[in-house]
Amino acid sequence: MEKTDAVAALSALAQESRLDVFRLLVSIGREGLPAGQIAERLEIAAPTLSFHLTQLRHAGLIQMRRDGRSLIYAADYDGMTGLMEYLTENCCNGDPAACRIPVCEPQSATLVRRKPRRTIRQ
Amino acid sequence: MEKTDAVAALSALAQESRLDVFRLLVSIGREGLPAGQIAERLEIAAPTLSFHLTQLRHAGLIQMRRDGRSLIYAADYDGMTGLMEYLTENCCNGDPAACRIPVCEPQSATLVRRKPRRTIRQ
DNA sequence: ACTGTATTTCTAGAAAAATAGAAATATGGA
DNA sequence: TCCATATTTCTATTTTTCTAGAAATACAGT
Repeated sequence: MEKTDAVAALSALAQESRLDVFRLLVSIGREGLPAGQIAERLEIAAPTLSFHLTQLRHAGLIQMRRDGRSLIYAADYDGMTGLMEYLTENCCNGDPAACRIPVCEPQSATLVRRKPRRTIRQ
Repeated sequence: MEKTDAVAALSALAQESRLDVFRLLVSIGREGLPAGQIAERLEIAAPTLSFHLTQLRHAGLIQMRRDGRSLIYAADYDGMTGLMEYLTENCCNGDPAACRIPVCEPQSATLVRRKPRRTIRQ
């Protein structure tokens, strides 16, 4: 991930309505929700929501697909992951134990070390 | 973490200079760096850097301590973790396998499920 | 083709944030 | 105490972002 992409993603999330939208979609999963339902649930005016959805989409944090008259929005988990990785890159000079960051653990996921795989580096 | 705290943290990171500062400090580790060295390395005017450091500090992403005439800044890994957790809360209706997010992998750390003997499929 | 619904784009005014110069504050050393 | 260094606070200007009304577009059903 490039720096400008990370700034775009963070800017997109750094706004109350958009953070609400993103977290709603993250919790919903890949099936997503039509714009109208998002607007209704979060009580955001349609043009305002559309503006925010565009920001999130351009930032690579949500995806859009059409279903009839509705546009369905869903979280982009890959984009989310890319952002997390960018923020924690070279964490503690490469010692993950020093800054262990557990994420996405509703029950039992945890950050652990795995056998090093060969990385293409330059 | 409250929503306003998350927005504050994301706003703090959603700016090129501050993102540079934060990632520099994340890579440096807990010993941190004096403001002057950060300014020098990233080529940011002192008042501007001071403004940005204050933002990051109020957002709970970095910590400050004094050492003689210098003010030393270091990443706040707990604050960082809190933000990650907030963003991934209730991820995919509690199914981490659906949105596995690897973080903090300078070489080889990855997010995995700890006891995946019983996989909850749906 | 016409109608209604879903959503976006256009627009402009209001609010918030970034920048850097000048001045102020805090510390350590002579 | 006086000076130099490190950093911050004050200030004003410029730039960016948020918001929602009005108009436009896309689609499905009749």
